[in-house]
Amino acid sequence: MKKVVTLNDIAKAANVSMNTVSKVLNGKGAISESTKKKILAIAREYDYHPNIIARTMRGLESPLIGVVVSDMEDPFFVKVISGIEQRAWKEGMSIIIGNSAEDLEKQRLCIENHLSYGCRNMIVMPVNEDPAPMRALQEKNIRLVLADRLVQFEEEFHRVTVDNKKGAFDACEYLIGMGHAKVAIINQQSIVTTETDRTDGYKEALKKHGIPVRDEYVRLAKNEEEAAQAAAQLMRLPDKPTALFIAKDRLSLHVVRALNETGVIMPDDLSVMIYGCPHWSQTFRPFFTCMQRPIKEIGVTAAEMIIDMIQNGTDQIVHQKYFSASLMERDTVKKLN
Amino acid sequence: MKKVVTLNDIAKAANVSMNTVSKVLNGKGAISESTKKKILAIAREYDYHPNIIARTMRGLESPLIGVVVSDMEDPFFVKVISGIEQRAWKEGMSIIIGNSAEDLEKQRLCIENHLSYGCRNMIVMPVNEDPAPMRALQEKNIRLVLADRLVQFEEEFHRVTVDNKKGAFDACEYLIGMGHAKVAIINQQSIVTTETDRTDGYKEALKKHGIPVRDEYVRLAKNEEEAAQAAAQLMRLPDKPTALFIAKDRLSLHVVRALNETGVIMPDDLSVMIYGCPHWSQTFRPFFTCMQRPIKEIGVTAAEMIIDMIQNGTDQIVHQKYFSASLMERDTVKKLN
DNA sequence: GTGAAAGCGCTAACAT
DNA sequence: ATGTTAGCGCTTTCAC
Repeated sequence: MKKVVTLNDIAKAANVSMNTVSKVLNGKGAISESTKKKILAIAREYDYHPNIIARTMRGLESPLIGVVVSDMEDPFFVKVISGIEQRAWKEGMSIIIGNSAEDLEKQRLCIENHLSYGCRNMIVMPVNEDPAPMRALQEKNIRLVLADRLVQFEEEFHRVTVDNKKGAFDACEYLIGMGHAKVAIINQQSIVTTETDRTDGYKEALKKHGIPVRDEYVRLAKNEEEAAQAAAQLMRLPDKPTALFIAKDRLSLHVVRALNETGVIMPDDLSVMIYGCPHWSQTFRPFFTCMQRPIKEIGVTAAEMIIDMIQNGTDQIVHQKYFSASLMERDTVKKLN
Repeated sequence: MKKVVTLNDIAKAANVSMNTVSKVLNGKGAISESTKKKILAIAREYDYHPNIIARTMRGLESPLIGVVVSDMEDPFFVKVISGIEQRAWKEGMSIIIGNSAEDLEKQRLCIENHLSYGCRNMIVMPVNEDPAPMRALQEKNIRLVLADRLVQFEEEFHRVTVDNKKGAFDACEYLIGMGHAKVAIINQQSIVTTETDRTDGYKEALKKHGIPVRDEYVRLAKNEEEAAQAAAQLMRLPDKPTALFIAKDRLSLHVVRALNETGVIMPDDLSVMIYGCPHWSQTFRPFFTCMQRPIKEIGVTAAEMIIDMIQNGTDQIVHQKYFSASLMERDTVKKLN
């Protein structure tokens, strides 16, 4: 077993002090060309790599971003992480990941864990809207960015997300503009505003155009199966909707399956708009009309906020970014009349 | 800004030595009930959390699993990671993730990075088959598990993967058993055996049943677009195949799109078998016949191997697990004659 | 230009 | 049953 090489090993080999080696390797202080060259050569020969842990212990900041993701099984969040990783990597930073799995207690443990690794930067997709755990982080002077999901008093926090209410509003207004007055929505039953905002946006769009919101058209599903059932029920209504807004990406596959099974022809029997852009939405005819969100950019931007704070000390000014969802007009929305 | 609480803080508050506090908090050594109680109370009150970094520096093993994933954009690998995280978490271990993005140099950097965090456990999905970087890890006495992808001299390494050759063989033998002699394959052009094995399995199945392998039926695509083109070309052949084996999950969506665009009716014009089980495969009619792999289990098992080595010191005996892919008979394979 | 020494938070010998 | 001390690998201050 090869022992791992330390500064001390190199110092001995080069017949200098650890201090000198440290300076050379970090490019600090004044060192003669000759010793510099000698040390560099030895370091390479020995395949030296600095021990980040020791550095961190010494008081230097750990180049680590702690990510707390609310659900690692959801491709959406994973794509956010991928964006974080990509941007962090360019800055020589690593990411440590905790999966809160929508569980508050686990979220607490994830945060603690990251903290115990000396992590001073965190990107969190919180499990609920309670600001307390996030404030606790700020009090510890952790650089915290909320990604995708926000908490109450959002203006207190660095954050990057999508304007979901507007996205949903735009989506529904588009449906209305295409002549649909009977617009239904299937959304995830939720406690986070990133999701409930979409129902709000839906209602606002209707309201703006003088269309009353009908309870039987608003379906909040606990899971994929319920969403599928809701779709089938919607189509059995005496006064069926002519358009459906599927407000959650993840439910859409099951809703569409249910629609297919019920024999619904899109868009003739029903116009369909999906919030999000599943990759199968352009494979099977008809192609689905969607509101697309810049997912990876959420991650990239979150990482960039952290980086900006580190490099420019801009912790005090609140970083915020609200992306817009953009309409992808495809085949599943039919113009009425 | 709240200072983070250390052992020393607690020691002072309790009027004992750091050592005593350490012992209490780790449940070691003999401590009187009274001091134990006092210290525990203070620790809770102060919200003390151990500094893992300091522990690791002290020589204790870091409860960290370093993951090096070959492509974070691929849902397959992400699901593997999710399995790792899930299992590791139960053991109180965290994961640190590096994305090699199919780049050898980046893989090297990821590994180095994990090492510099004092990580002694790694799960790697290697970018190529060169055993050298993996052997280097073993020489450092790192617990290394290869996940999904292997390297040359695989028997030297702890590993968990899917028997892809057999999976592909079974898939093709099933097609042949359904009366298909003209079986084409679209696979990813690749250097890793997890992928090339599938082409081998395809060829072996044909050979076993006395069917010659035709070059024009074997299409290796660099990316999704090429795969789609290959599908279209296949259907323009004077002597068209009656069955198609899509050997890579990730290409399947695009191949199916191309097939749809060409107006191919499945399974009447062409029987289709997908290696992998995309979640859309059961949404649109016809449902796709697939060879399903236990993806998350790969991650869980890899983590379990690490845990077993840590807990039972079984580093010396090589851990190995080859999962089988299982046939999901659905609607896209038609019985001929 | 270079070296010596202190100390980050913790644990394990070794006292007492 | 409890305390003292050393030291993990590194950086920083302060000498020389």
